[in-house]
Amino acid sequence: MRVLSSEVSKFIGKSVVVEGWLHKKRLLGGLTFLNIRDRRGLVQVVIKDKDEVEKLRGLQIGTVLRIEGTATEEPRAPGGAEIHDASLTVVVPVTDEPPIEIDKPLSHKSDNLDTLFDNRVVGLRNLQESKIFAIRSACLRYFREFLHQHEFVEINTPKLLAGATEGGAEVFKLDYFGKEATLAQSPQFYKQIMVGVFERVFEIAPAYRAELSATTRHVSEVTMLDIEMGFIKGHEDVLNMVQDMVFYVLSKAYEEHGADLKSLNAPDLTLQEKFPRYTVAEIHDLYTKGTGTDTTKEKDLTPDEEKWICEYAKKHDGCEAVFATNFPREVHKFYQMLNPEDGGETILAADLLFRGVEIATCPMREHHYDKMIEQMKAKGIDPEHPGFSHYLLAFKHGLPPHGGCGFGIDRFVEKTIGLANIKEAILFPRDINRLAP
RNA sequence: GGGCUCGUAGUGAAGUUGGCCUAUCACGCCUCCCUGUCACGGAGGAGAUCGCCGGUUCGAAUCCGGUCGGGCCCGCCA
Repeated sequence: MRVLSSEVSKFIGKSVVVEGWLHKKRLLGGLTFLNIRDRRGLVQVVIKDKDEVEKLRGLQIGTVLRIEGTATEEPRAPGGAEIHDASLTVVVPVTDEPPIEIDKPLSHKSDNLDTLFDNRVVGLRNLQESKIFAIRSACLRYFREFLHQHEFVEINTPKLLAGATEGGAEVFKLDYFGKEATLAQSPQFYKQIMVGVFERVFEIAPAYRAELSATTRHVSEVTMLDIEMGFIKGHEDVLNMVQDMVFYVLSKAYEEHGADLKSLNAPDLTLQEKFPRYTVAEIHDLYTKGTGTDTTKEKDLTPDEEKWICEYAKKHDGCEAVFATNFPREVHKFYQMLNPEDGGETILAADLLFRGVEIATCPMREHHYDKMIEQMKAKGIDPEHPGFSHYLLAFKHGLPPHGGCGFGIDRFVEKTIGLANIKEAILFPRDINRLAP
């Protein structure tokens, strides 16, 4: 029966079989050390028999092996145990040299990212690389845990759409049996519709953005966590839910993956249970006073302001996550609720910023049918357009006050680990220049 | 879409004010030596027409023009 690398120390003195990939070989003449990689990590195999070593002649890292030997306690071995008197079976021989090295950290310099992604298929076997995605997987699990604990229902909505009606980001167009279709830029309409069914829903799915952005924080296929919740008392409820979720996920990630995060040079976590909140106008003022660059005429936050306010909140509030609230009505979308307290000068929408970038937008929605029709018309949008009919039907048949967020998983993982580019947090990233692997 | 920047063995880098470059180093690869390695060590070896095209020059990895392919920032956005 197969024993996993991490379990070998539990079979001291017994014969064990391990299966995995040849990760490293060190030949010291009469003694050969092999590192075998399986899903749990590495185990060391010591071989003295020259005929056994000879089986590996001409075989490269990546060769799939089955090894039978004796589990032996050995303080000099990594993990305190190793396999002796091994006999090797080559399951899948590999004769091609790997295009990049997988037993040492890979270069993540921006100049070398192209090589990193060109060789992604093999490079992901690098243990530092796979750690990133183990942490990502764990975070996704924590998000789901939190949301299930709060009675959210996970949904799946279509990514092939008849047309772009939501507005905002550029959309991809494609041929759909002779008709034009688009790829979903977000599940916005569907998740709101589903509030009418389950009150609380979420989806983790790709969203497609055809923007010609070439920065360290943009990709054309992004994994979004979309949340929508009904029967909220106000915008506060949305912010609190997102805040509690992020606190839960980050705390747990640092608690359970601290060693991996440290080995990836992730920054220490500076977080409070209650995230500081600043209005966009306050941030403009603070930034202008703090840097001497006047941004008070800006409608949105500039990338540098996002960085700056995160630094400010870290120092001033002891928290690396911060909400920017009360966005001005210039960036209002028709389905968002205007702030009744200031006569609609600002929107009941906030951005969650974390370690310098926007991670999520968290608006309250306009749930009154008549009010929304009014807001559509005010923006020159035709409510009679067939693309809106199903969406509006849900409102006609009753949607409670609701709100939610669009949350960028890739950016979140990038910043949690302290990576420099969103693409490093994605297995096979898609951007304006890359469609493969 | 705008601005800036980069391109040298499989990988990462040095050289880039023209000649010392017949292009250097490290990792990886091949051969041999090595019984406790864990970035093993030692000896030797193969591997690059310096992204591509053209120009200037006695002479170009190096200067100029074009072209292709990257990267970073802004705008837009998650």
